[in-house]
Amino acid sequence: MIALVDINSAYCSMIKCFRPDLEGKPVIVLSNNDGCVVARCQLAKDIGIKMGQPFFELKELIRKHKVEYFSSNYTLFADMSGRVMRTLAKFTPSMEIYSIDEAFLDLSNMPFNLSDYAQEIRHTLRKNIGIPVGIGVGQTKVLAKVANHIAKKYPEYKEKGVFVLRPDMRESVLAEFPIEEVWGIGRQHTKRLLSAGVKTALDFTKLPESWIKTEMSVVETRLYRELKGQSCLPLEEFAKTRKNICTSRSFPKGVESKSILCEAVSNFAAKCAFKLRKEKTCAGMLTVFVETNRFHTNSYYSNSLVLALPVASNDAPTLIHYALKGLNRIFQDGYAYKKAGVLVSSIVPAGNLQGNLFEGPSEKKSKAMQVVDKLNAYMGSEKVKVAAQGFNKAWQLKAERMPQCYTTRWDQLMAINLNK
DNA sequence: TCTGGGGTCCTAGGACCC
DNA sequence: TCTGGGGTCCTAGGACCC
Repeated sequence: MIALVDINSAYCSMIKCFRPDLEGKPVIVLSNNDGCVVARCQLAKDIGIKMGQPFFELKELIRKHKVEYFSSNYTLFADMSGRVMRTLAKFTPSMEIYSIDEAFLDLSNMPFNLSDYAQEIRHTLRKNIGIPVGIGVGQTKVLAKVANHIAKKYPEYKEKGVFVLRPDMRESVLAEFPIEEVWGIGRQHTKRLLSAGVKTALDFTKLPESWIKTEMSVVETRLYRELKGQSCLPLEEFAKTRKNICTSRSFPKGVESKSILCEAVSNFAAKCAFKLRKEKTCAGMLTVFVETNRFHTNSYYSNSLVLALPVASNDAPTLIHYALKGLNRIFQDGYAYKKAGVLVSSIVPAGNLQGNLFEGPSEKKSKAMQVVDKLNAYMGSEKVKVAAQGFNKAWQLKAERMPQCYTTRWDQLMAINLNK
């Protein structure tokens, strides 16, 4: 059996740990630029705030219900996630960290009652970290997802926060489970399946496999088998090296100046280089892209360019050089750019780089970056950077209500006022 | 006025190879 | 009239996930 543990309203809960005064109030967390809603606590869901809803549409609702809203502090979120994952690791011989707020735990051959064991996991996380989770247990990952959904949504299990989907219950549970709630069935598939008369997860499992194979793809075929209790998605204990790394941002206001856009793109390329070094990999290709406001369809411009590097690299100056070269070719005067980004791909281990006839990997460059990383680790990130990255950051993100770094900075610890 | 930022995998079609 | 049978690699677009 496999458990799926996931944090309730993750980003909201992570902030609430350090803000007990928020108890009983609707809380939401916003995306970069305070653009739209990415997390809602239960009270916020109850008053009708939707996932992904633009913030500006909510101003009235926020005033009316005194909704507390926050910008995203990824330093805090990553640290809190780490605490949860390290605690979970103590409960299982092997687990897969699926996302910042979810993990699959292998609970096969556990000598305990699984429901009690899941409760123990829940209580430990609540007590030691202050984080609430829901836990679903099933024979496969997809069934664990189904169980988790039930544990969080259905009132009779919500109190417990745990649902164990035993094999003998599978058909009766799936008969009540709407097809659109199944993990891997999105909007488009839902449309197709509904028109084929498939309303529940059980209906789906009753289709002939050949239909799924020809009408859909192997992805949905795996899903189909998983729902029937046949495991097709193995637990991926070790993170694979990523195939793409992307750094992109929307700008709070359109950027018309080429020099500012160059600074922004240089920063994105430097960030990609940093991420590559952190994973001990190099990229052989680089894509740079820009676009104007997608919601202004009358004068929309978007373009991208892919460049092949002569030798794969994770060196900031090198990636910046190619990113700017690309930007030069796609930049057009007279537009207000709303978003830009750099994506690196063809990722290979940094250890054994393939040179070409004229050029090998540069040891000099990689040593220089090692020194830069060391200095920045000690002095604070970006103390040493490439001049092209600039200083004025006219493109910087909007973040009006940033939660403190409660767990990673001495000067931002939680303060308790004893005089009250 | 205002609308995020990452990822994955699959398929189809074109260009090319022998 | 008839016109082989394999492959690979790349790209764009679509679907999905958090």
